[in-house]
Amino acid sequence: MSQEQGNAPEPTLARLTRYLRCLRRLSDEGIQTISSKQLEARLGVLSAQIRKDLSYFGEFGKPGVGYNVQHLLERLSEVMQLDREHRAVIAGAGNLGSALAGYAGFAKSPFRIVGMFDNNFSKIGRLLWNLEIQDIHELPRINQTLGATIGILTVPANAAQEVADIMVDAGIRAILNFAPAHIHVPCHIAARDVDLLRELEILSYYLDRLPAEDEAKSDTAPEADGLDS
Amino acid sequence: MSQEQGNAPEPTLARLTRYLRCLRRLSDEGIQTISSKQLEARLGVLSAQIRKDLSYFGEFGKPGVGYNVQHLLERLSEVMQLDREHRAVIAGAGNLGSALAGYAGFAKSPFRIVGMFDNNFSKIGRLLWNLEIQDIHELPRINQTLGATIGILTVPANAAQEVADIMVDAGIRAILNFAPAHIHVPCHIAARDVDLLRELEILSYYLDRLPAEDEAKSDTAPEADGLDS
DNA sequence: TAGATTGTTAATCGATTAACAATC
DNA sequence: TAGATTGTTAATCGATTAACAATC
Repeated sequence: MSQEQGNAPEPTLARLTRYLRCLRRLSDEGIQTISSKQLEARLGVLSAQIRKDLSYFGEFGKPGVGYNVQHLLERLSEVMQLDREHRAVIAGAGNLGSALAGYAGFAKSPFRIVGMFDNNFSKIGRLLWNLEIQDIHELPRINQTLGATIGILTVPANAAQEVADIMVDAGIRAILNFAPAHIHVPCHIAARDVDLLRELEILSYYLDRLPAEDEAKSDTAPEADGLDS
Repeated sequence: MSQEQGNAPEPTLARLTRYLRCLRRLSDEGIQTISSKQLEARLGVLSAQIRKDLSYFGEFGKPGVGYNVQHLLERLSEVMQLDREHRAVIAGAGNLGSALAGYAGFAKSPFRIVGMFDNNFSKIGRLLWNLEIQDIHELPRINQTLGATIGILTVPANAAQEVADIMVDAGIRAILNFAPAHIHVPCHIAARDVDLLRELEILSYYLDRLPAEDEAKSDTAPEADGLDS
C-alpha cells in the first residue's frame, strides 16, 4: 500500500538522488533488473532502508525478482520532478557564479542556466558563457520572460538576504544559497545552503580525531553523506 | 558533568559551526554575554538544543547569567580546531577549482590554499592566484614540503576516486569532494561530499510541493540546513 | 533574596533496522 | 514447487525537546 507523496523524510530524498545516480549508471551498463540487496552492495545503504525509502512513493518491484532498472529510473525521476526541464538563474557573477554558469555537468541534467545577474555596473552587459550579465534589480521584470523557478545565489554574505528577497519577488520558488549566511524565505519557497567554510570547519573537527591508520581500506569513516555511483 | 569529546552527533557539529558564526558576529558587535534563549531567537535553534549541543564538550555558561561571548567563541573554536591554520590543496584546476582557489572568504578563516594540482599538461606550470599549477602525480612528493592536511577535490566524476587515492597517499587526512561521485576512503580519512546537482535535485522535488503563497513571510519552509548569522 | 539560566535527566519524536507474511 | 525478494509492520536506535534541580 503506497503512501501519498509529500511526507517523505529529508534523508530519504537525499538517498533517492543516490539511487537515481546509480540507476542511471545501471541503465547505461545495460543492466535490466536489480534487487534491493544488489543496490545495497553498490551503495552501502541497507536493502531494508532502500525498500522503505521507495515505499514512500509507491510499489516499484516484483517480489522474488527485484526492480526493473528502466522503470524504477523513470518513476523516481518523476517523483523528483527530473522528467522536465528546470530553468535557473544565477545571481552573483563572481568567481563562483561564473564557474557554476560554465559547469559542464548541467548538459545532461534537467537544469538550464537561463540568466546571470549582478549589481556591479562594470560587469552588467558583459558576456559570460553566452549569457549577458544583467542588472539584478531587473530580475523580477526579466524573469517574467525567462520563467526561471530556481535561483542560485553566489553573492557575498552581506548581500545574500537582499538578493534572495529579489528572487522571491521575481517568482523564483527554490533557492540554492552558496553565500555563507542564512537567508530567510517565505514558507512557500524552498531553500538550501551549500557552505564551503562550514564543510571545512566540520572536516577540521575530525582532523586528529580519526582512528589511527592501521586497517586496510574501508569506507566506514565519518563520511557526511555518501554520494554515489 | 562534561562528556568526553569525540562522540558528538554530526548534527551537533553542523550546528556548532552556526553557533560559532553567530558568536563571531556578537563579538564584533561588542556583545559580551548571551543566553541560550537569546541565541535561540537569533538562530532559530531551541535553547535546550543549544545547551545540549554545548554539553557534549564541556560547561561554558553560568546559571542565571548565560555565556561569555568571547570565552565561548574561543572554547568552541578550540573544539572545532579552528584555533590553528589548516593547509589545503586543490586538485582540479577547472572552473570550480579556480573559483575556490580565489575565494576571498578564506582570508579571515583558518584555511589556507597552499597548492593547486591538475593532470592536464597544458595547465601545469601556469599561475593561478599566485599558485603554480602542479602535476597531481607529484602531490605525494610535494606535500612532504607543503604539509597540507586537507584536500579539495574539483575534478570530473570519473577521476574523483583516483585523485582521492593520490591525496590519501600524500598524507591528506580530510577530503572535501565537489565531484558528483562517491569516493571511498580509508576509515582514518574524513570525507564530505558537496554536490551541486544533488542539491538541485532535492530542490526540484520541493518545487510545486510547497504550501501556497498566502501567509506572511516566515522561515519554516523545508530549509535543509540553516546556516546563520 | 528572587529571578534567571544553566547542565542534565527523562520523555518524546522520528528515522533506521530487523523480521516476516505475501507473492512472484 | 522452492527460492528469492518485495512491501510493511514492529523493534530498535538516536536525536530532539521538555522539564527541573542546581546555582549564579
